[in-house]
Amino acid sequence: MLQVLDHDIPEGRAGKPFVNSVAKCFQVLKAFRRGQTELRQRDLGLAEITRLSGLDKSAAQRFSETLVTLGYLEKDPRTRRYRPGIALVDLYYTFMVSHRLAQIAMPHLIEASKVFDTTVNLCELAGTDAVYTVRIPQAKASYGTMLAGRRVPAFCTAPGMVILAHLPAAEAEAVLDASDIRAITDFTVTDREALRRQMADARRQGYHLSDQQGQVGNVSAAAPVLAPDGRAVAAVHIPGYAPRWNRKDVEEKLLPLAVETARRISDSLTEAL
Amino acid sequence: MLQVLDHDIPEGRAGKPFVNSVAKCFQVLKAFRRGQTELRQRDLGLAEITRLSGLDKSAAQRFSETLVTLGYLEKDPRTRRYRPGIALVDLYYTFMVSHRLAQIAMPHLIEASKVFDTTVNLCELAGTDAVYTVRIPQAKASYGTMLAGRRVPAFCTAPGMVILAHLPAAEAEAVLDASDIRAITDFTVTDREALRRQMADARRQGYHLSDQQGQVGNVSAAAPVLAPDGRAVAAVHIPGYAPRWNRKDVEEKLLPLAVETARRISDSLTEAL
DNA sequence: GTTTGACGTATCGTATTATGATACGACGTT
DNA sequence: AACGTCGTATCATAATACGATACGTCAAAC
Repeated sequence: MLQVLDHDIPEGRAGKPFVNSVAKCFQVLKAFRRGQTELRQRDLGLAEITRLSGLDKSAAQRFSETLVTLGYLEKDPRTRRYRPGIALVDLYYTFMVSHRLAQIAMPHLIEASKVFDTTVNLCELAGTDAVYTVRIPQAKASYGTMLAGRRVPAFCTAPGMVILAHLPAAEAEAVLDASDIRAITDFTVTDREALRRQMADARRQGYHLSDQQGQVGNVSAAAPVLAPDGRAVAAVHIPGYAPRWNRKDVEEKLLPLAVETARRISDSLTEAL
Repeated sequence: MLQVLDHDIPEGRAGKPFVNSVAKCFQVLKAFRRGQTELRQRDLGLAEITRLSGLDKSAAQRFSETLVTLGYLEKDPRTRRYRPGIALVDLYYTFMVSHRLAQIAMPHLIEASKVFDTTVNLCELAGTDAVYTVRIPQAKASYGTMLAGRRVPAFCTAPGMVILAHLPAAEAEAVLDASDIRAITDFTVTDREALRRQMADARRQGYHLSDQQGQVGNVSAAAPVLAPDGRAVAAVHIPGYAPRWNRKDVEEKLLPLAVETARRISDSLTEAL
């Protein structure tokens, strides 16, 4: 029987050597991410892994046990349930330690976070999502929103929108094409033409402000980090949460801070080349 | 031919189902971590991956391309070299978002970092290493030392030592047995009996102070986060770097802060059960 | 200018290895 | 007591990963 895996084949990778077992092991790891949002569970039993990963029971067992042996999953011997293993953190380090952009951005982000005692984030585009790679946490935020690795849709968030705006139009359109554009809040902009106008505005102004388009009670400022060729490589994102922050205060305080921080990072980036 | 892989078989896992391809793909990812420390390179060519991973050329190619397709590696089409992919950050999120301890600890760590404007870390034991899972960064520190996922040997660092001290003696001894005990600095304690005394002291006092045993110019304070049964599940670690911090100041200021923060986290942890 | 070597890429016959249907035992519920 | 669910173990089969090999490219060495 043919096992169909939905690893969204990035265009043009057909014909490349591919080992299915590798894809399947990551299906298992991804199952935990789904489990966290769908079931709100920290650990999963084998049956749940089977369901969430799309593998059959034998495969789920085989890959789960393999990942336990390697340390990427842990297994509670009492409950016989699995949970993400601490070795996963190594992989984050592997990515970040060689990440020049993050290295350059870090001190600027830390400095910015102290101005108003707020969270400050560095965001990068991955597919149709904006991924937080560096986050300077602040005690007020909720735990899930202050972790690196969080993904939010690009089209309806300040950092995503500002990156798209500073990309070649064709690329930005391609991202929107691939996006699942639907209203998240009452303020989400879903009309394609309106999104284009947003991008044009953001490009002209050099920043974007999201007023509850991705989350109610969240007004976010974002500015692009630009390579020397003008292409956005990331975004500085500073969120303001109600009731402490309203739109006016975000515009007057957080927005200039985001723009200035992004500009400094862009400058440092250019110097480093 | 039999391909020998050195995945350190965690005791008692013999006979468990095991998929070699999975181990090999992680060998490739680990190659990048080695490459970063040994070659100081951010990206690796196929030949380098082959060397560092211990796989043959064909396997290295197959797994590297697979990981590119899945997003865990990226490939520069010009140089044809590979580098860690942003999807790796997802896995960190997967681990952290379900990590109750980190969730509980986070606000306490943030608060502590503001007292003296210092880095504050949460550290957990993984094998013979202490792994930083949460780090509240400070602009002064060097980039590599402020990333989550960093590993340091347990036996010669403050957080490692204080965790070992608050573990059942047999477990601590087992970790030391498995450790590669050798002097890192002129101050590193390598004598087994001396290490035992250190652990006894740390257990009695409820904290440990490392005076340049793991790094010259670094005096670190650490205190254990304890489960209700008295077993250490993590450590709060506050490093002091010369010239800003000397031993006396660390003892008088950072040490009490680490102890107090760890106690608060332990309390919150107990309440949460 | 030619040769050489290192590297990345592609091919393909082979047998190793993953596969997944099935059965079993343990546990909890009805 | 019967049933359903779950985790674990088994094993014949064929699918799949394997890796030796060859090719194309490039840069350095001669």
